[in-house]
Amino acid sequence: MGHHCCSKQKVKRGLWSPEEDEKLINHITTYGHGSWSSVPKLAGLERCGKSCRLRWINYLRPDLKRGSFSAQEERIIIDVHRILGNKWAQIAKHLPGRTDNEVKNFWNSCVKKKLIAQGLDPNTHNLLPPSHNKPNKNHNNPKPTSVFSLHSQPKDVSMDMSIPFSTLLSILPNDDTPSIPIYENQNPNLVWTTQEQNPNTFMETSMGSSVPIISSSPSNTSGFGIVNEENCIWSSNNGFQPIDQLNRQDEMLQPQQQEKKAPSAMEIEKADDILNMDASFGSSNFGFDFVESPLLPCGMYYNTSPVDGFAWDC
DNA sequence: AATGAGGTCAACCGCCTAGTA
DNA sequence: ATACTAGGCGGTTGACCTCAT
Repeated sequence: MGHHCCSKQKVKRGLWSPEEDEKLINHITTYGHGSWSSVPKLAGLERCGKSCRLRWINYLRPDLKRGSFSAQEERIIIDVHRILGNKWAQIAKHLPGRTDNEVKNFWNSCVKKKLIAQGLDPNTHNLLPPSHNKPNKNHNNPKPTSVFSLHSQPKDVSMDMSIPFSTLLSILPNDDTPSIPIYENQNPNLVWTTQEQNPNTFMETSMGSSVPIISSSPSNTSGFGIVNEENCIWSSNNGFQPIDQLNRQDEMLQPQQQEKKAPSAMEIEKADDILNMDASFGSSNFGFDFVESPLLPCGMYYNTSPVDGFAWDC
């Protein structure tokens, strides 16, 4: 049974031949695709329009990146997936030259297994129940191993924000040392089902001080662990700064009240917009938690507390 | 060399949404 | 308001490949 778009005509299925590829490439590079439903006829192909579109998008497009995913791309996929869930098309937008199909395949064939091997649920990015976990060689060290925490003191953050996100990623070591992160942010699959968390979630840093963790618990305004423009301000002098902190510099970051609700399409869009700023620090906000990665090396923190200042604590 | 298991990935299926008549 | 169409998307399939036995 074919699609309604091609049910009336005889269509070929299965793998594309080099000749078919050539016809499609010639047609699109000459005329553009226009209406995909008319492409097969115009290009002289016995394929349905959807098939042509898919072939072009996933395989023939000239701007596609070939080859295996880099460690950096893998981290991006994991981080965005943690926030957005199985929104492959949205995730792929953060990976130039990669398609949603490619990302999806990579996730299902590789990343998923890595996360499970690390004792993490690939759907929620939460720790699996103990029965699923493999023994952790570092279990004597209770310190969380992969937490990107923000203590929003402007004088510290301003320095951090001068670093483009791409640079932040690139300075991360590329080894895939298994780690057991603390997940304060979850994709929508989980965020809305977790128990109400203590709004003042603190984490012990390597220096012994406590820092609050921007959380995607229901008490977090964004709901996605994203610090958005509604409760934060970016200034060139002070860097990324929660509004709350502007008023009460000496107080810990206070969570805003947020009623439990399912994320709206607009909120998902907003989360995605924020993620889109991964390399544009000149704009007014930034999803700090986007940097948090389960594949960060053991014991690594991104710490901006006034006590510790900026540091990657390993 | 043969074969079976498991992994990878291109392609399809079916659903959803937006646009239009 | 309704029906229809095209395009987009996520889930799934199955052909092909690799590797161990």
